[in-house]
Amino acid sequence: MFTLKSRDKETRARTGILETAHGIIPTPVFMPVGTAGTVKGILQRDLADDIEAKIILGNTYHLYLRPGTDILRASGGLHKFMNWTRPILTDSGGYQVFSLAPNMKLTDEGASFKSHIDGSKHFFTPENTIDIQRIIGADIMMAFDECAPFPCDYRYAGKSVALTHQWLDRAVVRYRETEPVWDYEQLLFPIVQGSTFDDLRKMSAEKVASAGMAGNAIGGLSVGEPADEMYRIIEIVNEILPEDKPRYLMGVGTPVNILEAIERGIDMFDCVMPTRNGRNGMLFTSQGIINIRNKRWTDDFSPIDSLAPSAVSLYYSKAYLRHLIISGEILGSQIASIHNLAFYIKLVSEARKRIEEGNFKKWKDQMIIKLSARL
RNA sequence: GGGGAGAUACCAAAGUGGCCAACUGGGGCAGACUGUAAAUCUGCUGGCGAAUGCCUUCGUAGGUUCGAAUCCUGCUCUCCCCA
Repeated sequence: MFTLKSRDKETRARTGILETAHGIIPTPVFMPVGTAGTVKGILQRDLADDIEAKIILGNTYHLYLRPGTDILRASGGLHKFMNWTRPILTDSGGYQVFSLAPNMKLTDEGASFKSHIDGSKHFFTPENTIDIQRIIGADIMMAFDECAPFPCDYRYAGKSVALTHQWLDRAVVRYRETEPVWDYEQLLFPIVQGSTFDDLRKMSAEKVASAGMAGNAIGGLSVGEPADEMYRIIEIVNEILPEDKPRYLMGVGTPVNILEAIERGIDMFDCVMPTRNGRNGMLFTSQGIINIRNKRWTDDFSPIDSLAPSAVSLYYSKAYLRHLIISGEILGSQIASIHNLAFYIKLVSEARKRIEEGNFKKWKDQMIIKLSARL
């Protein structure tokens, strides 16, 4: 259930409330990625209390391979297994069709693949990825799709989007004919594909909209195409996706990408960037982007970010964090991840506030400049 | 006192007549990362130059050779074993 709360007058930005079985999510929202049942390096307690994440992601492919559905079922579902009481969204494994392409073989029926862990053979279909996500107990499940690579010729993109649509029909059937494994409602989001081709994207958006699900997603972006292409596609697709349902832009992105997408009417985001890049020494701060490994921070004892998106941003100095990251200390990864996630979530929450106050556009234009700065 | 081994770039360590400004690690300096096979990956790391290149390097002083980090001689230093 999604309720639009306010709309920006100058742009297509909006705020809303998405209700799920495990809680209410104010949108726009940023969802930390917790692929294998953990947001890497971060305690659930910190995720909830310090970072203030409202919802996190899990991944069907990874969780299916390990720990496997038997353990997920026996544990009472992913929420209980990992002790996370807020909402969870699971990706269907569609992105792995893209990122693990060498191990995948696509047919109309589904995708056969070899486990990257032990080489064992498996087969994903629109149906069994719903079944697995039922066992996981995700509040929001994603339809199994093919995330086409970029660049990708028109012929391939056309075939790919057709396959994704076929799979969508089958996923919806399976969704409707099955009951949740656990005692709460699960939503299913279909995914728009079509690479960077306007007509394919329009057709896909219409298909997805017609499925009548509680929310819709845009996939196949931020896979290497120029940012302007991505923004153009978002505009085309959001013209068609229903206003009264949340729009989820999968896998995006940089803080700038996110603000640009909010301006174009996107409500939900996820990205590995704050955690992965954080572990690799890249920090997003209110002053701009910093590579904490750079020599210049060696004796800078000022806080990581004086505007303190999280408690750790103020407790620890740049020099200390640099020391930890350079030394390969685990605490460095943890602090950087916590800070970055908190930064992302505060940024999106600030956007929400600005939209409601009616001064989003001006604020956003100023933020773009700050966020792009490299310190 | 006797016997043996060795000295190579910031460190460790290959190389033992030309393909060597010198393998490879580490360290250092940068860069990449967008629904996570990533606490990962890439580049540079003697000097000058955009570059073909030029100049100075393999403990030190000489020598042999068309050519030496590599062969010979002296010297200096280090380590190991025996007494």
